[in-house]
Amino acid sequence: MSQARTAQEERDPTLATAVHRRLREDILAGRLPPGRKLKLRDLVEQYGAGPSPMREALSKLAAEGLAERLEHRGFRVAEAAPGQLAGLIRSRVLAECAALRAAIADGGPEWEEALLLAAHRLNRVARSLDPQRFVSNPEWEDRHRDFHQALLAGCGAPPLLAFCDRLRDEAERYRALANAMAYPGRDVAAEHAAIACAALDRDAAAATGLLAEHYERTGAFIGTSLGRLAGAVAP
Amino acid sequence: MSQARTAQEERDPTLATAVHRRLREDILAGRLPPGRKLKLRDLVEQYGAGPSPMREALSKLAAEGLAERLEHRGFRVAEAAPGQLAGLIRSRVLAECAALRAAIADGGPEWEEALLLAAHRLNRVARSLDPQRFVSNPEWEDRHRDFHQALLAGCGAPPLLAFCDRLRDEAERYRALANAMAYPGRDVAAEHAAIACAALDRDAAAATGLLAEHYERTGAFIGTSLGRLAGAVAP
DNA sequence: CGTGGAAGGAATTTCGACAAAACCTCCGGT
DNA sequence: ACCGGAGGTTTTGTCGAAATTCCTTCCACG
Repeated sequence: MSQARTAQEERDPTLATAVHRRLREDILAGRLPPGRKLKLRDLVEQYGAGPSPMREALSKLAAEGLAERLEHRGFRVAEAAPGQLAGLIRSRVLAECAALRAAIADGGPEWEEALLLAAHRLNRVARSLDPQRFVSNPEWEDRHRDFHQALLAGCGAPPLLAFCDRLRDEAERYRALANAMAYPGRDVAAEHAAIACAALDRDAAAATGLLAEHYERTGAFIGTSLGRLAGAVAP
Repeated sequence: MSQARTAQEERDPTLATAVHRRLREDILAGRLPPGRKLKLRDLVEQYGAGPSPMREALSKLAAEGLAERLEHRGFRVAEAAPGQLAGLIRSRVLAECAALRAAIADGGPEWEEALLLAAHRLNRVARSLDPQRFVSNPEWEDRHRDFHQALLAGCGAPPLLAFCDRLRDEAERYRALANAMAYPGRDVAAEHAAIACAALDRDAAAATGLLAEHYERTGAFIGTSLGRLAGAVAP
């Protein structure tokens, strides 16, 4: 038993990173509702780590925008108002469309091939684990993320890509909060195929237009769901 | 003397934020060269704060991209290679042009008026404190920052604006590292006026084109300066 | 009856010491 | 001479308690 470490522990070299990951997942999944006070004492008890790693994890989350710090008043989970969602979606559309346009203009053959591959892999995986009702398929989520990353990867602007990832995480949180995973009346697969097709055709106008629609449609849907739920998740 | 706090201390409610600000300024000004090891013991001694606030400041800097953390190996100042500068400039051009385009399309009268005002105020301040040789004028720097912020403020995407601010800070660091503040053979004031004019004319193509040139020219200049200095700032 | 202020309680922030990990050096073996 | 490993040193990461700050409540006063 010389290697008693699990794979999870192997990826989290320090307690602070481990607790950061767990907190992050809990916020992204909506288990910690927006605005919830994050009391250090309770967290220490619940996550089984000292105040130092916990504080560091919270600080990191605050920098990522998933939590907010109130000086001398501790931390709380970031708010999730419909108005903020609008700004988020708008930022996402603007940033990703800019990156996509750049990728279309300057992306090399390796970008093309990676995108083709990612689109193919996404198509090979079922969206839902259950054909009858919607059950989130982790592998589809991964392929979906990979597809959108591959779409922008050719833009040659790593900081912008990192920013897009962060926005994706935040959008993910809203999606979980609205916990309405089954987008009604949409053929998501067809939308992805159309985006990839336009990008590979080097049609920037069409590609960015489709991408913007892709996000705005989801955003509008989540926004209304969230509006109905507003206040229902109070602590 | 019931209010013994200075204005500086008033804005830094906790030791961690104060130390964060100081470290940030030292990195941005280039006083801490890229790649420099940030040993906790030394920092505690130099900045006069305990390990906890210092660690928290470093964690925040790492999240901002100004420092990088090596698990179990502490922190170091973020690297500054010419290749990374290229990605940074590219990200900046893409993000700001997207925001500018959105502001031009949707910016209301408040945006127009604020931009007009910012452009005017920038013109009223001298670029250099000394007419003969270049001496950085703090007020011009402030007005310059305000101008660029006002330019994008109408885009309605707060996260994108925050991202642009972060990129500006990083670019500032490169500028300080190349410590070549006097851009030779350029009429910066005219460039700003042209950008503002195009934006107010709602000419998105012209405005974004000018903005991109504005940054790329500076970036290219700093890149060559940095290339010459590469390795000269080793610890 | 409403308002201002002070004391009490709770939470955050900070400190200093402990434990664990990584780096460097040195030694022995091949 | 070179590679591999063990020991010591430095540095990081973690813990629990003390100090400071903020919020709440209660009482006195206008």
